[in-house]
Amino acid sequence: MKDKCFFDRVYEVVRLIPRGRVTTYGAIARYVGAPQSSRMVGWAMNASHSQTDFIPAHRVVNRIGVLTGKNHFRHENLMQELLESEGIRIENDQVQAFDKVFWDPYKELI
DNA sequence: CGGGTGACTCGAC
DNA sequence: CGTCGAGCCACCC
Repeated sequence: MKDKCFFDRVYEVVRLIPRGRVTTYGAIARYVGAPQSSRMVGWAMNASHSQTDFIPAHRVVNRIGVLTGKNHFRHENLMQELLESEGIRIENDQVQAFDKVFWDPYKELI
């Protein structure tokens, strides 16, 4: 939908992330057609709390699997707790077995 | 209304 | 190896 800005598409993709999986800002940015705009994905997450729909922003990490955005949650540990409650192991803000839980929109969505 | 900024990423040096 | 800079676009002041 060209009416929708890149911003709105980010939300759509993030909502599609399956439980127990994570993806990266860059992967989302590339999928919505703005490979250099990974920053905007993070910005979208920052604004996600103002969206009526629930956005699983905790399932979005940076490209190496670090919870860079955890400081933006209401509680610092909330992001980690949510991920762990979905079966993802976190150690020192680093997602363990990141390549196994990584969810690539290009491969999972056709 | 113009400029600064950000939950990132990649390539140079 | 590590550090630095540029690019991207929506939002806030």
